[in-house]
Amino acid sequence: MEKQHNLSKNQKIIFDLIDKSRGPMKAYSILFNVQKKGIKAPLQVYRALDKLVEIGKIHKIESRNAFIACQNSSCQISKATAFSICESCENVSEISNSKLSKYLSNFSDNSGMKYNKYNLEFFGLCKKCKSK
Amino acid sequence: MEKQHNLSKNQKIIFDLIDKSRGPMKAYSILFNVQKKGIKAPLQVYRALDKLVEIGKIHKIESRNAFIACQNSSCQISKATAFSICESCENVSEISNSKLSKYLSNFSDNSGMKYNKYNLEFFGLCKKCKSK
DNA sequence: CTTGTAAATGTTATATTATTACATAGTGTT
DNA sequence: AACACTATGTAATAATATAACATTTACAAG
Repeated sequence: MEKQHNLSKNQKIIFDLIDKSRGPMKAYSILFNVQKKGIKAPLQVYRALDKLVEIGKIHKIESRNAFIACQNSSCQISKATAFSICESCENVSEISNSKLSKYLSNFSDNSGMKYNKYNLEFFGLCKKCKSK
Repeated sequence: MEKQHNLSKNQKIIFDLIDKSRGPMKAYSILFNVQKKGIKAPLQVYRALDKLVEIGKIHKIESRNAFIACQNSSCQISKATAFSICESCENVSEISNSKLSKYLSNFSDNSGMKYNKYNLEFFGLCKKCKSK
């Protein structure tokens, strides 16, 4: 059911790698892993990452400079993202909570600014790390 | 009324610079600006930045790799931060909205994770840039 | 089918952001 | 004075990201 027929060769290679990974991947770790597939330069990786972020197939975890596959099938474009990050084991998951996203998408203050995008990162200890 | 008596020499130099700046500052721009004051190496800047972030005098804008002085006098520790970022002029302001911060500080989902910190970045066009 | 154009690729070099490692100096106790 | 803790100084390097330029591919319009 997964669509990815519009992805180019490099984009597909890189998306598949990130998608299979258990956690967020860093650009140069991706580079290392795809060198056997002929992708040799950082720029090739960054270009694919940029495109994949743009179309919402992956998200960037800004506080970690790392990239994770979108875990929310309905997410076509990365304009409303929320993540939980364990500060001990660095596990990251995408939060999909409709109340939260509704609240944030509708948020406005008295600044006169119209918000069309947000990114939220929660930090804490995951279940496993808490009990250690 | 501003307290900063605990800051060391380098911390004070760097905080004063960021505090006077109109917007977020990047580490190497800070470095360039404080070289006349005897701070010569990146590490001296990063150490001061780390400390200032830790004690809540400044915040890091993760999506921009830049640092801004805390605009919220009650903010002692950076554990609940929200910013609005104009994608055109790159103006950044700290959002202090008690409903928002209450909502996010109390947020929990079914992951079993206890969140003790969050960072939220809103993106859009500011008033000025909208009307252009 | 060929021409135009946008997207993607390949390659080298370089810019930007951040940390490691090690030595020294100041600050505030007890 | 001895101790612990924080901060500083310095050099080297690691990690993250982009600029510039040449070429190729995909695919729609004529």
